[in-house]
Amino acid sequence: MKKKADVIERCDCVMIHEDTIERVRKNMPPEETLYDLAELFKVFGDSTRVRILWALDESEMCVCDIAALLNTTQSAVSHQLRYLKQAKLVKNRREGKTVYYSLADEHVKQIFDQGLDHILEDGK
Amino acid sequence: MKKKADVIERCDCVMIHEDTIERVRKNMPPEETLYDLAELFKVFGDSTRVRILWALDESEMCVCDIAALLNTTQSAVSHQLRYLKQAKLVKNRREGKTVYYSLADEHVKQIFDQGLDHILEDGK
DNA sequence: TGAACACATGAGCAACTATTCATATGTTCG
DNA sequence: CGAACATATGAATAGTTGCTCATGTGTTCA
Repeated sequence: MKKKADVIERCDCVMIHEDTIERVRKNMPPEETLYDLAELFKVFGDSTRVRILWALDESEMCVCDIAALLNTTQSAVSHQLRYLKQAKLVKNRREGKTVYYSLADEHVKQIFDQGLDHILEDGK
Repeated sequence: MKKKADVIERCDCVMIHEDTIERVRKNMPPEETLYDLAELFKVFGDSTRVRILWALDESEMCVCDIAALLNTTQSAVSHQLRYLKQAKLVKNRREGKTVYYSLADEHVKQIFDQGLDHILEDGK
């Protein structure tokens, strides 16, 4: 018994639109997909990383160049580049002592553009 | 004198590709725009908010419904909805005691789709 | 081989954030 | 009005994160 309680669990109010909830639930992607999606956007949710990605969209660059461009430290950039590489958004190649980074994904600019649309549209 | 040092500032290595840096710098949007862009993506960078937005893309819903659907508390949802409203991604209307939330921006689904492209493409 | 340089990385810390808990606000209805 | 209910919100907290500092790794060149 108390099956309803099992379903509702942590919602502390009466179910109002059970039909809506069920319908929406059926159309939702699996939990894991939405989690991965949030993880991806988390990568874009830091201005240092956004600036790095934007810079790399303009040109392949080495770590030192990026640090100089963004006026930050080599270490900070390197840490973020590792993060971006894990997210498969950048790739790199070594040429002597220098390591050149570039974008690994052609969606980056498109994602930026969608975001800019939102920012510019409502004047905020 | 020491003009170069003023430009380089925090970069602890020798400038290798000054021409590249200057060229990229010229094509970068203003710092503030990139900051706002990161702030926007930060909103998408949490799975609770992603799930709320996805749900609202399917249907207008009240706070209680969303909490039940996501199996979380009314309070947590309410806090996130306020955040989403500040980001101008959702809007609401009151009908008696109930407050219905819906998407305020038609880019949300497009941004999600771009993100999904990235996730699904490289098998990760 | 060893100094110099570009880059990577681990530890530590300060700042931020998402949730919980308690309580306040706003609405309906008897 | 006052009880009941849906929602909002402030404070506190546990977890996360981005940077710094120190140091390690990999490469070149004399």
